[in-house]
Amino acid sequence: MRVIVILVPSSSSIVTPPNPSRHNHHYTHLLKASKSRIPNLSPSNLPPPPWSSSRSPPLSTALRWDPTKTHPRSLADFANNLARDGKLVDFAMVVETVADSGVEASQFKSALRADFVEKGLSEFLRDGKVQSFVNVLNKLDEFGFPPLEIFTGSAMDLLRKECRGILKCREVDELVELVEVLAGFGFSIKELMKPSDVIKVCVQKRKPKMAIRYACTLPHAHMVFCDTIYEFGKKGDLESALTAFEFAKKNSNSINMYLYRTIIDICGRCHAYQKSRQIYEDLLSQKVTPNVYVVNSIMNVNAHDLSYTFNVYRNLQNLGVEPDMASYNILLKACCLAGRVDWAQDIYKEVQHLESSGLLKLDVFTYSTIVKVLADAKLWQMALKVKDDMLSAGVTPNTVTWSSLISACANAGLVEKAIQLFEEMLLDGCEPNSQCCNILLHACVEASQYDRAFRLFESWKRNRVQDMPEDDKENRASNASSGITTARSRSSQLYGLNFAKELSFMPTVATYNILMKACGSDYYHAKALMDEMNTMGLSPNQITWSILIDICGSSGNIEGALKILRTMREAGIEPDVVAYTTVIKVCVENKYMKQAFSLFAEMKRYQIQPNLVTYNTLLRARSRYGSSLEVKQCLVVYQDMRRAGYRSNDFYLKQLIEEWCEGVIQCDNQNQEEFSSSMTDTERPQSLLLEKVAEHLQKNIAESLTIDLQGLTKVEARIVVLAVLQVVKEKYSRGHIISDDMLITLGIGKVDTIPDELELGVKDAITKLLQDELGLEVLSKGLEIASNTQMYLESTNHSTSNSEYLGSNELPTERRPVVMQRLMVTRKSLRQWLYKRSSLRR
DNA sequence: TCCTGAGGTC
Repeated sequence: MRVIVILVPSSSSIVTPPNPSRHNHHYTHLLKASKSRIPNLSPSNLPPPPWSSSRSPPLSTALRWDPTKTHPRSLADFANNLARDGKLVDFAMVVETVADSGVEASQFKSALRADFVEKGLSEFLRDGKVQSFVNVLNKLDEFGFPPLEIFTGSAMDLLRKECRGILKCREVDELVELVEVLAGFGFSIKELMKPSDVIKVCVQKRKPKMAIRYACTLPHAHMVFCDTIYEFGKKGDLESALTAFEFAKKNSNSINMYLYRTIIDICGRCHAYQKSRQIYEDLLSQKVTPNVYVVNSIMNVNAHDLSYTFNVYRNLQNLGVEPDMASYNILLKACCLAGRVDWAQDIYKEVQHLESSGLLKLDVFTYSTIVKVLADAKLWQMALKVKDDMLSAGVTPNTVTWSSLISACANAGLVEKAIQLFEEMLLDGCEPNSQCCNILLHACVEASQYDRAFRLFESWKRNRVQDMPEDDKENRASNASSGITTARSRSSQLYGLNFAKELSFMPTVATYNILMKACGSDYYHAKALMDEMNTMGLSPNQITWSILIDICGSSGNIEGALKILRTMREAGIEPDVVAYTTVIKVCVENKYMKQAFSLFAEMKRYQIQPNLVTYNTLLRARSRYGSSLEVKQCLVVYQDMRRAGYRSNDFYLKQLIEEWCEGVIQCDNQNQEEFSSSMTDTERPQSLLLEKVAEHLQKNIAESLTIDLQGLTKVEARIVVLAVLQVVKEKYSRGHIISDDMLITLGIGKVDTIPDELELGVKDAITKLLQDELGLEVLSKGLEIASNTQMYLESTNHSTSNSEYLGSNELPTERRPVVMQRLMVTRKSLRQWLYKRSSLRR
């Protein structure tokens, strides 16, 4: 079949439309250029053959010819000339025409000049016509002329430059699309660009999908998937890391364990523990058996949760996964974090047993971790015993092991022993790192041996090898070998070191922080150290500033402490919860409660979450409160604390409220011994009492005088009643009038059952308090209510248990009336009491 | 993996 084609560049499908923005185009849709858009022409309009000229003819006018009547070599010459002259669009059209004509193309193909085509393609790249470049590649590829055969060194260089240019402009989408096209032609993407550079830009621009698409073009895509997820995670961008993970999962045809390991590790890095568990459980629900690395990762990420970690471990058998040494080391780490010495010791014994059976080989991690567990538990002797174990097992302690051994002694307050171990480490040829030196310094500071800490620090600074001139170093070495060490030994003795080796000691921020702690209350010394830090090129961190605040505040300088907090923020270090807590502590210690509460409000404004220490610091401010306002303020903090999910420490607050409430009867009665002795009632949730007090302080008591004492002990009930009376008293002194009787609910019981002992105790104690101690008129009132009402009341609290209950056969027998036990204090006697109290005061 | 800062009735 004859095909006659009109070649009109301006209407062709492969012509690049002008575009002002170079890097703003999509190429992929051009991979399959439509041929149907090239119109056929009737044979009567055949043009003269255009290849008679040595120069390529202009194509501005329509050219028409019948390729079947032309020699393939002549066609090739024509095409070659077009390519050589940079008319590559036209060249491509000739190629396309030949392809479409049905003529024998092999001769034409063999006569094409790859060097000319390459030249033309290079020009496209030089001019930034990337889309045209891609279009031509498409055409050549369709024709069976793979672009890879055309490209030689120089064109590849240009292509590389072009890719780098796009990358430099951060046009990741465009680059990835081009790369995908090139990959389709078989180009080696790794040779065009450094994959890590592309991934970096994807991470910067938060384009996880582009990163994965790029990774798909590389031969080791799976590895690059993981690198990508890791890079996102390192930047703290968990969302993108997860997107990349999901996308990578879809683009993998098999389950890639390394991918799961990576995302689980990244979840750990980003503190998304629940997410890591979800991913792991998803894997299990697909009936996939994870490998030991995935299992170790999930355990490691969740090592702070001992029970979860152990559950995963216990499940290993069901899964048929064999734990390795790392699995056991992670279990030890979990015990270490949870402070479970007993469990750690059991595991240690078990792995030792496994080792003796030849199933495992304990490594330096195992020993270091168990040493740390023992060190934290102040079991220094056992820690030293582990050192012997490891030496006899032929495992050499590393810096971390030595550090843990030293901190074992340091934690037990044994500075001498710690220093002795430090020397032993040097003799053993183990180079201490900064952290290790810091542990030793910290040991001195903890034992209040401040001078010793400073002397050690100075000696290490002097011994720094890299600070010495070369010949000085040589002198030292030759002195050491010839035994001329007198001067040095003397100075070493002075610093408590019998062996002073040149240390590659480099102080860190932590070093200076420890030394600042050693300044006690000497603010100027601490400040000088902070300045020295700066000259050493170290930046003070949040800890540094907090220490400075503490030192300044310790001399009662509240203004100074507050000022440092501001300076800290100005210096670009955002104060954290500890910095705020430190300033709050300073205020509380100096009884500046208003300032303390104001700082508390300020930190909340900055969205810094107070923690248990902050709350306890504030609530510890149990100075005598004169009014319900201050107690209220305290209770607000208390309730805030409970809302934040902290188990409240009610001791101080309970005492505070007690003192405040007892103020009601202070002048009337001194007989309170019985109550204070029974205060330590830890059986019941103490918070209930405080909730009741808070509730009564916060609602408008003048409206309805009702007190609910259900579930409280008699001491707690006493406090609640007194708290309400205290509020009533304060309101009365401000002019409020009592218009109602006071109703006190004691409990709900069935009509013909005897109230329990506790309830009777409360009733007696409260009646005694109101009648005998305060002289109020008290009436006992039983209010009968239907049993289904009681069930309704119960169901509001225990919906699930109630439904179970409803389903049982016992239901009909329970339909008995119940009684609400109440006490009533008459309005008249309350008024008399208030009047008597106020006249007493006058 | 190891170091440094704030709180403390039992």
